[in-house]
Amino acid sequence: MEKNVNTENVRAQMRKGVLEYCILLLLAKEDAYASSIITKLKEANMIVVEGTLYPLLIRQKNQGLLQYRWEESPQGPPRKYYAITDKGREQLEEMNNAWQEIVTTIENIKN
Amino acid sequence: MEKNVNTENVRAQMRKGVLEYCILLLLAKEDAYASSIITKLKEANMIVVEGTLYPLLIRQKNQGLLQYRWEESPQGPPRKYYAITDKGREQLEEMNNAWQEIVTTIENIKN
DNA sequence: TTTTGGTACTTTGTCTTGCAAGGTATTAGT
DNA sequence: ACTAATACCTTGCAAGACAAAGTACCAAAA
Repeated sequence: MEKNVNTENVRAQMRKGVLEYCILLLLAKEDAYASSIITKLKEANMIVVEGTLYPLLIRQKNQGLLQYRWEESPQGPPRKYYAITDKGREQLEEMNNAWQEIVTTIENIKN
Repeated sequence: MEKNVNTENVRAQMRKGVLEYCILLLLAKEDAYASSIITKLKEANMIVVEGTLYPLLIRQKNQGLLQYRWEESPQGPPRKYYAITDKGREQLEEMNNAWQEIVTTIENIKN
């Protein structure tokens, strides 16, 4: 169905730009490792794939927004648990403001 | 001020992905030419520059979402007035849905 | 009639980012 | 050993945002 493909494109397009925001939102609530983040976002209708998420987490870590620790897994290889830093929380506040502003802006344009 | 630079980055990041949506929203209300679109978006706090907008308009036109006509200007060179097409309005509806879904998703993640 | 200033459209090159696809590593059960 | 499940990482491509520089048109002043 062409329409569904198109619909997915539209949604994918809009998801870009709020992905980093979503990661910080999730990690502000609790530490998590990459695979679990993917699962959580998928549950929330915000689809992300590994090839997107891993580089993104590394970028945010390099910016000092996140830090990580290794933890044993009950099954399989150890997990890299990411946690938000103080700087990450500051950034998150910025993003909360930015997001609110965008939502308002769209409403204004719609009238 | 480092904070302002950062703030701008955050906002710029989020604006991506909703830009096309904003263009269609504006053009659904009335035809407009590029420079006036830039002005309108700036008034709505959605900053765009020429190097972003022109290729975007061309892309949307090539997708059949927009069409254009030339019109004399009271002063200066003629203006390329863009108008939304039927296909563009369909796409706009998709985008309205997509936008609403994203807003809801973010709310869900926030709890 | 050349120059200047304002308006408008376009292109080029760089950088960032999303993602498909493929790869590596660890553990437990067979 | 082999397999399956889990988890992390990298590579290469493509799309898009933007700064910067370029082109073109018009009218009024010099």
